[in-house]
Amino acid sequence: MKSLNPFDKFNVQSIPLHGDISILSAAHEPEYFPHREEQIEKMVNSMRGLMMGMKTNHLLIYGKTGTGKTSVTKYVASKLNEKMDGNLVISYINCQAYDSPYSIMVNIAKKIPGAENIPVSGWPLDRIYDELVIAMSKSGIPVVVILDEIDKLVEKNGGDSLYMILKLLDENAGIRGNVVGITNDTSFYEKLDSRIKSRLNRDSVIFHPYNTEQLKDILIPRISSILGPEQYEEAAINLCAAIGAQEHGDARKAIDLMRISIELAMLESASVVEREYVYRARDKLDSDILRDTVITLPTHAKLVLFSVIMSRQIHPNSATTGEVGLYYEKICFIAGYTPLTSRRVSDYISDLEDYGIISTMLKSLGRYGRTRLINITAREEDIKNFILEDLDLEKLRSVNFSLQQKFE
DNA sequence: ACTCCACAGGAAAATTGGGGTA
DNA sequence: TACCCCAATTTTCCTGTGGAGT
Repeated sequence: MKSLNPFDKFNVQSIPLHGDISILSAAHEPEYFPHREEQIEKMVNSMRGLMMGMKTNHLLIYGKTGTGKTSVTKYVASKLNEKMDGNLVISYINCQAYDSPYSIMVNIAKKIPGAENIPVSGWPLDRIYDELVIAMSKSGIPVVVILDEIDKLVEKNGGDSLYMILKLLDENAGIRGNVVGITNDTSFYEKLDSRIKSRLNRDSVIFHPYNTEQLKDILIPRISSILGPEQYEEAAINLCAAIGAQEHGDARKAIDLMRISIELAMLESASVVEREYVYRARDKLDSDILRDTVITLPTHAKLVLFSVIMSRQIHPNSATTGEVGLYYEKICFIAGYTPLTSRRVSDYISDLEDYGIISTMLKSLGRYGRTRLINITAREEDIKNFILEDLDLEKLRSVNFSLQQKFE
């Protein structure tokens, strides 16, 4: 067999795109939002008072992931800014990343003229608060504070962060601003305590999940801006839309699937994006998401996860918190870490469940106590390999899962 | 009907660490 | 330098509980 020049691989006859595929990337900020007219109108009505120098109601946005909450909110805010000739400060804060009163105020301060130099830590809270009040009053520019995943603020320090920010915007005469809170937790409002509730109950907008037809309306304009009709199967788009609709009407998922399908087709020099690529894109996407989740886990979360896998492989039916804890201590010893307390391990198990890597069921074993039965929802081999990518956990490679006696 | 296991999970204290001021 | 403020993480201490065994 004649040897191939490896660089031939660079000469792929890929599908000729007549547009930029980044229109299907997560970073793309669209200008058109099919089936979101109603929501946009409500938001505009709620916020336009800012243009007329009024204080406006705070706004709560509800909707599952991939229903367009964040994109639409940013879009509406930027449109408003345009109308006001740039005389609006838009502070977008992801509360998953910034959830303390301090970090949120620093984030707002970064955008306020005269307050940019507040240090990221060190100052007493009331000092940064006061400086912020002074700078905001002096500049007089209205502020829109977008709090994405606002529910994280309440879970955390009992709503102190949220209360502080509402106080900042509401109780200072010289300051005009409103909060746009985004959440996928429909019971969010119920969890608030009354001092916050009374300020937040004015306006809310709900983003319903997209159905298959609506997802197609989102996908088709984007696809046709980069591919000709002969370059993709309609069935492929339908499939992306259908999968997205299954996943709580998730447009992001549908779009990701489409992008990956096209990329896979290009890599194989296919001339048409067929359904088959969508199926493969789904597998790749699931695996990528899992990998992303696992490799960014804190070290001890990885150790706990590793112990769960271990426990399930040795005693498939009895992975309980206590059992996992036992293996965890041994795993820590092997990896050269001091184990954390069982209370902490228990929390990590809950975290892993939140991430969807494992599932648990609280069950009472009568005389034998009450504990959680733990299951793994993703492929164990994959998880294991992703954990072992961590160079600090090199030593776990030597763990032999079949040799139970080693741990007795 | 009563016990008591093996935890769940809340509250608060303690520790660690990054950054400030004087 | 000593000392203060705050955030994040972990430990300590704790109360609560479904149901098998008795």
